[in-house]
Amino acid sequence: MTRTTSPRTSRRAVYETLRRKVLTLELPPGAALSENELAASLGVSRTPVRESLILLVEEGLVQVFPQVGSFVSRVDPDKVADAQFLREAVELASLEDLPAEPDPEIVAELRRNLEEQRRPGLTVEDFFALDEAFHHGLLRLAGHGSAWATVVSAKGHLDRARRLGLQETPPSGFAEQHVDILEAVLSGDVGRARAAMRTHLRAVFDDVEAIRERSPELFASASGSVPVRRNVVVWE
Amino acid sequence: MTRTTSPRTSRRAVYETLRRKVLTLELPPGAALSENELAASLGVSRTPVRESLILLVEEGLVQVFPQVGSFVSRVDPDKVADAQFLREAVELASLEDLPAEPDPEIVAELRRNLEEQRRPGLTVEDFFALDEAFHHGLLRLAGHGSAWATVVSAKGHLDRARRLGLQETPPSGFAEQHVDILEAVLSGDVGRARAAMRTHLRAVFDDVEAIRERSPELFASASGSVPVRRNVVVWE
DNA sequence: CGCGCAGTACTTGTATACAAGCATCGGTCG
DNA sequence: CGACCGATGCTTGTATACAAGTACTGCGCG
Repeated sequence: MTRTTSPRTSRRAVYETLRRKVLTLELPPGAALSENELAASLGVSRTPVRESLILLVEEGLVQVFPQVGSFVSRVDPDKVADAQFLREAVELASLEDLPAEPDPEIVAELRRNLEEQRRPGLTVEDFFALDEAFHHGLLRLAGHGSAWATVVSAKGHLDRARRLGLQETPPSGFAEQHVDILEAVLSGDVGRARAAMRTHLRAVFDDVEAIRERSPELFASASGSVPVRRNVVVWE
Repeated sequence: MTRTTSPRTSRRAVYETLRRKVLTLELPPGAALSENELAASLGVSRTPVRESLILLVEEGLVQVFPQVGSFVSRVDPDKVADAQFLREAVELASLEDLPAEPDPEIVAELRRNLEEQRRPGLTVEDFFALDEAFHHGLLRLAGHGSAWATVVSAKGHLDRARRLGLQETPPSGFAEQHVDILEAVLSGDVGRARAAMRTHLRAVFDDVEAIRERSPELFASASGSVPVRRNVVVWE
């Protein structure tokens, strides 16, 4: 028997840490990353840090300018729109493949999820985790759960923008929209489910547009954003 | 002015070479890859080879078993189905966003593309390049050209399966289906375009299923495929 | 005071060295 | 003859050293 899963490698830990920090805006868009600094701060060598950065570049969350520096990428409105389009396409298409008899286990899980979404005192991070699980669950209901991974890796920009928006907007409306979607799905009315899902996803997108007007500095400017080298501070 | 594009790094060259060899089946599914061997054969050190392999793992084209070996991943039917679903969702959704007045430049390009597809003596690689360009062009026509990148990185498994199929099946039928799609698109009949596109993509998928029955050894078995370590050959 | 230019400290890219682990081969013992 | 068991070669993971290049700093000069 060979181990095919999770050899608990150091790179994976670094990658997950960095990705979380970028997505939660703990590392804000535009922040300068130094392979050496990250390595020292995480207690590893440059190698796993560097390899993690390569993966984050692949996801579009980090930009690397050779011989200049690495930076958390600014939220690119074009990429946000791409992610939105891709997500909407996948989630709407999955509704077409819903079985007549939905898996009761997943349905129960979705109901519990919706209850938790209405629980008071929910943090932004909690809500995001529940939101992720809800949409992933809907895809699993249609037999396309594994396609969620691709959506996840593509919607990094969208997620950061949403997080910016959720810091000021309570998620009350979204939770109700989730209820609408699930009810439509369980009633077997694909048309209504599509409409509810589209309304929901578009609301999310509009929210992003609103936050963009208020905090344009976190978004990529149209002209090629030139990275600013950190001032060199010598301590002695 | 800072360079934001293609610093002609060694890793990129290695990555593109390896990816091409995997997709063209020059490195067939199941083939054992050795970082040291690849480095020596490509005239670089392990570092860029290793970093390229990490990217290929991310795309699902390569599997790495720590302390055991790296292998070209077998074609996973589940991942093929995922890619098919994702692709169909994206391409069908893009049809909804077609503008009333399609960009004449892209249209001309698509027409030229279709003409070339009918040219006799087309190699499999030529047809694949044209097929890629055609579908990408349709997305660009709808203003979602950049979403193609995500589809590309997700459909590696699908592409390899298709290539297996195309080695025996002439692409005549596909070219005609392409014509049908473009005509429907240009006529503005979204419903007919959707039907033509769906027919086409499903035909591709059925082709994959057919080849799977003939060459099951290239596909991943249901039970966890155990990699076979190369025999150690000592020369002296 | 302003401009130019060299020095310097930092960046990422690449190469190499070391560490840990698995699988096979070959010898040994029952 | 068969089974166990250690040596050995490979594998990938990590750490470190070197190379090439960029941008800032600060001194010198006009």
